[in-house]
Amino acid sequence: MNAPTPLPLGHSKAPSATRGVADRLRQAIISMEFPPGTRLSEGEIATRYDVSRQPVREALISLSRIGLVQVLPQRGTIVTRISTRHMMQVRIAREALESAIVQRACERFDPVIRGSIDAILETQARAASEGDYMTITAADSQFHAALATGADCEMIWQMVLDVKAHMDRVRHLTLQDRDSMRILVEQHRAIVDAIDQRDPEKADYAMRHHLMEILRDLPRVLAERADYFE
Amino acid sequence: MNAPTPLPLGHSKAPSATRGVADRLRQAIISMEFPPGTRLSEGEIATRYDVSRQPVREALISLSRIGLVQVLPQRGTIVTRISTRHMMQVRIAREALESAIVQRACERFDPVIRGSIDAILETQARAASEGDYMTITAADSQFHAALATGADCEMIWQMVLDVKAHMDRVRHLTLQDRDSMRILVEQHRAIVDAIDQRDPEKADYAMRHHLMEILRDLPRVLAERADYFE
DNA sequence: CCTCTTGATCTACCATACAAGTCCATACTA
DNA sequence: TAGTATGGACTTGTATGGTAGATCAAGAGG
Repeated sequence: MNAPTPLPLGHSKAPSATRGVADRLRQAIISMEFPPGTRLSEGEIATRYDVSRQPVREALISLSRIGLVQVLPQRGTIVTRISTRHMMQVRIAREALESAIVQRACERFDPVIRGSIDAILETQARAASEGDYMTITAADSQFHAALATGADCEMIWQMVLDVKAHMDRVRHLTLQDRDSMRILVEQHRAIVDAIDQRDPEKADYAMRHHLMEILRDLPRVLAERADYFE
Repeated sequence: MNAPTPLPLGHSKAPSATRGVADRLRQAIISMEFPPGTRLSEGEIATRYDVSRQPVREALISLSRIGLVQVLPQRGTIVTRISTRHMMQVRIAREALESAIVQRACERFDPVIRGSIDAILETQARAASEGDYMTITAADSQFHAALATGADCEMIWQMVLDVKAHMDRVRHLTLQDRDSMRILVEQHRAIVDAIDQRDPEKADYAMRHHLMEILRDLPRVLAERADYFE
């Protein structure tokens, strides 16, 4: 609280318990291990992950900021249910942010990262032909992250990650066939092509078209698993 | 962690200490009471606000997610310094999000909220002619919030609030004269006009033009207060 | 003068104990 | 039977003590 002290920086890489619990919980929620509506108890999670209640509590605070869980004071914590209204806003937000990213990418893009993207796309194409869902998903995340990093939009990418969590959760409910996987890769290629051509409008269109696809099956999921929705 | 239980809802409105500390700290940082680079200590803030360290800690976690503070494990917590690179991304993100909001507002907008906006603008116009900075700022926030709410984008507004905090902090460093206040109100009117006319392109342009204005004086501040930047 | 060690003193982190609110089954009452 | 207390078993919220890690200053040794 005193005078602005430089506070010298040295790097520490100790993985805190809070961070660990947050990551595990986040993954568990996105992967539907804890489906929407699941009641989470600080104490229960603490014993399960073998930490005290405090790190769990702090992890839940972070997740509640993203909107993955809802903390109801003195009453409990639940995994947030899916709402079409919320998902609509999530889609709008992600479209807006990622569209801005690719448009900026058309202005300037780190050539080194540009090179690494080819490798990502190749990995993804191979995984698509093999129907390797895990690799596809990982590469997809890497692709979008590389776009943001290359366009010098790392902070915006952090925001995208938050809304992306909601979309990933829905995507885990929709089975992906190989055709849709191949389409995914083609859409990625279209985005990169537009950036290479320095064509903002084309990049914008390609990205929005790509993101629109993801929530295509939301109505069907709603019909099948109404208990996941609110 | 069990079966998805409905978890009946009843309303509680207890203002938690954590929330209180978070709000006060947030305000203190934005208003430059705690300028960039200020060292914050959990214990010190706890005694100052007369709560224990735990609520303070949780509040700091929330603020660190927004990016207003940086928690360095085992070393300390500081109020984040301003970086032009970060502010560039903040501007891009806010433009993208609020542009999306007004474009959606052109499709559908709650008529009741539309009515309330006139009152906000009138309040703001009066405050502008009187040079009432506090009222201007409050009304500005209300205006943008009303746009988001009317367009049914409340979740997106939450995201905007986070990036807006950074812009508000910078704005606190730039003195506002009455002319720029009047311009502000006119820009708000232009946005509303475009929405009334259901003209997405016009609304988009008006919003981006409005937001661009805010960071106009950033270079000057950088020159004057280099110690606030990194 | 420079380098390294050492220990005092900070910090955030984590665990534990306690407080307070909510819900629900049960028993009591009219 | 219907309605209402009541007590206990949850929940999250808050307070506090202890721990490990980081920094820094003083001093020893070269």
